[in-house]
Amino acid sequence: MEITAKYNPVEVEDRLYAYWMENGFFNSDPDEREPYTIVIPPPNVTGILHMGHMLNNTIQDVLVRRARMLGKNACWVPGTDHASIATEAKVVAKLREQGISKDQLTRNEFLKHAWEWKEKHGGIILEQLKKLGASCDWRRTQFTMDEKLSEAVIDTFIYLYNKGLIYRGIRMVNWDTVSKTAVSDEEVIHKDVNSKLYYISYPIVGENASLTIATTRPETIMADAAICINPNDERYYSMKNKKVLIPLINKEIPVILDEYVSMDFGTGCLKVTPAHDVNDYALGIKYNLPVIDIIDNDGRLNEKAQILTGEDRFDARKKIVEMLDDAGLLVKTEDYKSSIGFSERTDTVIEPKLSMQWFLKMEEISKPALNYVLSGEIKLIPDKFKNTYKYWMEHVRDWCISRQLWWGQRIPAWYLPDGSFVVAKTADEAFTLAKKKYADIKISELRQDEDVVDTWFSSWLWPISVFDPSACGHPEIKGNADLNYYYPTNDLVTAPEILFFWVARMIIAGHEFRGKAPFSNVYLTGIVRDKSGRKMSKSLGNSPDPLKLIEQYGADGVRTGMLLCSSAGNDILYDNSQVEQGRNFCNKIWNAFRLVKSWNIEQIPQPDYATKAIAWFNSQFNRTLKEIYDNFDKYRISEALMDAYKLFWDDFCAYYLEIIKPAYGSPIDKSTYTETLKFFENLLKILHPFMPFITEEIWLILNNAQKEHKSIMLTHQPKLCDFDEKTVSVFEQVKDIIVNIRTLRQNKNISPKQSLELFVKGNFDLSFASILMKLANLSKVEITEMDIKNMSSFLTGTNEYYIPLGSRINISEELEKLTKELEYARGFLSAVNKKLTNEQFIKSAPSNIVESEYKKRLDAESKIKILEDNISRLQANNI
RNA sequence: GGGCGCAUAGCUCAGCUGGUUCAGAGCACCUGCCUUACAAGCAGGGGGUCCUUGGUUCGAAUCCAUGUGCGCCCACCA
Repeated sequence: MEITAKYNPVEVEDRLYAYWMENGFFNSDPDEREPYTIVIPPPNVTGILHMGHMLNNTIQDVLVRRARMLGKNACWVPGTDHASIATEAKVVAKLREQGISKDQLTRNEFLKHAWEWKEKHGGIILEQLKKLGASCDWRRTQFTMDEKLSEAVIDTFIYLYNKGLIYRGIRMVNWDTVSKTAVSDEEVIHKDVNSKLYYISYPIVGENASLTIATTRPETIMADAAICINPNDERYYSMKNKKVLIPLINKEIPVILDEYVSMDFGTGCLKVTPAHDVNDYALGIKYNLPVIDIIDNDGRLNEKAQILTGEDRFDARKKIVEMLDDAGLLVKTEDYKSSIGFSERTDTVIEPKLSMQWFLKMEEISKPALNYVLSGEIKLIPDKFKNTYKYWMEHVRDWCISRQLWWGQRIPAWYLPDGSFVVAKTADEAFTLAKKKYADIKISELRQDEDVVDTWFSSWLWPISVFDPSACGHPEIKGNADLNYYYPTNDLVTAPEILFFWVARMIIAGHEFRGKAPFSNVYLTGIVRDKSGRKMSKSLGNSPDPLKLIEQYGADGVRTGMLLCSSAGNDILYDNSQVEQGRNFCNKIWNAFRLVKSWNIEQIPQPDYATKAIAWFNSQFNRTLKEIYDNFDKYRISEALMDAYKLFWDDFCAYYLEIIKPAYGSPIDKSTYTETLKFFENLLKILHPFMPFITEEIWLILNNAQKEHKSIMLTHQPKLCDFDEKTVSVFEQVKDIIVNIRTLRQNKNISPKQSLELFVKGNFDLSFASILMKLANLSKVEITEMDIKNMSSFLTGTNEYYIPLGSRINISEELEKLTKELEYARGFLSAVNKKLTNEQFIKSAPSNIVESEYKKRLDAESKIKILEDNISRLQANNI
């Protein structure tokens, strides 16, 4: 059988994924085993895979695959999010391309287009995840706008409304005057803009004096409802109970007092414009001021402004400044820098606009959610996010849950002709409720709210709704078998930027509807950035196409590359070289497999070096295994992978295989071969969660004959075994000797093919001599007390090693090397002595530290003696 | 403006409750090798005032304070 020298992932990956799917290896149903559950953070249904998804889902897959191999019933639930804002924007854009504007369509017509779009593009991202190797139970795929899940959202709304937690209120929305819609905060880009601060004087009624205010928006003065000053401001004590005139329109408005006004900004006088500023609105409520909205949806002044009607707000600003100046009411103009919001879509300045919205009261329901995290019942990884979480939850504001969109779950509120409303699941139910108010009302007189709920209002239910949507909004229901088995889930893997939008709210919903936190651990990944630290984004064009990467480097290579450089919570700076490293590692594994596969097995005695190597690697393996398990426990996934990487590459390939490898053409003894296969298989099992394809491929070939398990993922992770620390440390010394000899060869230009002799003085364990002889190409290893001429020497620990070099010896070079070492050893000794002569140190330091210093001194002294001896011997030789 | 966090090799980061894991890892770099598993490789090697300045201590990369430079979250002052 011919095996290629280079691993070819493309063919292997598609074949194996199909094999896994056919056999349903990813499927999970409740049984007697301990469950392990992850729900996927649902990507946008019409989105495509980006590097952030790759990282995030690789981590989830590692966790799930590992849990599966620890004998748990692992269930990874996939699905997609309807992402109302993003998806609706895409549909609107696509319609615009076809020359259709959203206003021309009815709600139902628009939704028809939206569903078509969803059918066409929906779920592509899930297919892409399969390329990555994601081991989701695909039978369980969910969509946040599926009928059942939408019903869950409506039930939840009604439940919270009936509990008195949902109310209507005024809020500033970000109004885009070009597309004439409200946009979300995320779609507003803040830019620092040089603007002006205008000082305008308002004549005081009945006096020949005026008050000067400072504003950046002079075009809104016609909407002013009051002038506000700080009651502690001495300059304006006399202004109490007075009135002023709005310039140009000469409208009388009161002067009010409130500590909200800061005395050191501008003149200390604030114009209060409730219709166009949210803080002013709050003041307006407090002092019962009228709301005069003078700006229309298209950004033009309306007739309520009395002047400049029909002008765009920015033209109006220029004109009104001139008019004020002409009237002698513009006191001065200052340059002023402020941050202004622009619409991401139309790049126009966002107009803050008051509107009626639905809110969820957060104060009470977020308290338990804070406690879950503070008490450690839910762990954030890394825990540095705990502080941020705490701060946010303690300063939480009510959640505006309505969105002025069509794509989503429509708010289940029906308005009566008198402006009041009822909340109900269906129009019929709403009609029943309405009849209680007005017996003669007709169903046709009811009008359902036009808005939909925020997307997060469906995704906060996700860990519950994917199992049993009917349990959402119904804490009294026990829930189905799936929910009771899989919920609460175990780990959530997501990005820190949605810790509040999503994670916190899931915790709230979990507690509210199930009385339990939805998960135990939240693993927060970083942002994937490019080499120069910029966030990867479509608009910058700095993101590689993940599917092309997979094609080029293999899914295992890409997974490994990304994981190696991503500790929790830290951003990852992506660079192709990392993925190359992953691919190279695949190739390394592949070639180790080729080597093992190429051997002829015979019943011959086991060489001593093989016996020793097996004993060592067994210890080394179990030692590393423990580290890997520890790292997994702490969710240090990249560290665990690096441990496995070095175990395979350095320990297994560079040492173990090199030692036991028979000479070309020679057979290998059966028991060494068997042990080696066992090691190899255990290594594959450890690597499988990280690199599912190549490990499965090799495992299947190696297990050709044995059909006990149809897949490596059905086997178990190796069990932790005791290991012999001594063996490991002795071997470290062996490695040290090998490296010293190899360095000597390099420096002296001695070919690796030419064998050398090694003489040892000191307490040397000869049992590893056979390994030394093989890896350092030595013809003999001997303990001696004799002095040998013309030799190079080195030290490991307190042992002295000598290699006869014959005529190749260069005495002055050797002398120089030894002198340097001697100097260093003397310096080291004097530092140790300094400590040991310090009475305070002896008194205060713990005894084991002091003892170790004494030992250091002894070692250093004997080392110095050896070095001095060797130097004098060389010098004698030299004569 | 309020809050949180970070600074260690050229890059990305480990470094637990101060002391032999104490200055580390991977990548990158340099040198020598096409040695019958692998040049996507093998062998060897050189890199750091642990951001500044103070303090605590017998002892500080590690604890405290100040400064500097970054990053994130929240709220946005007319």
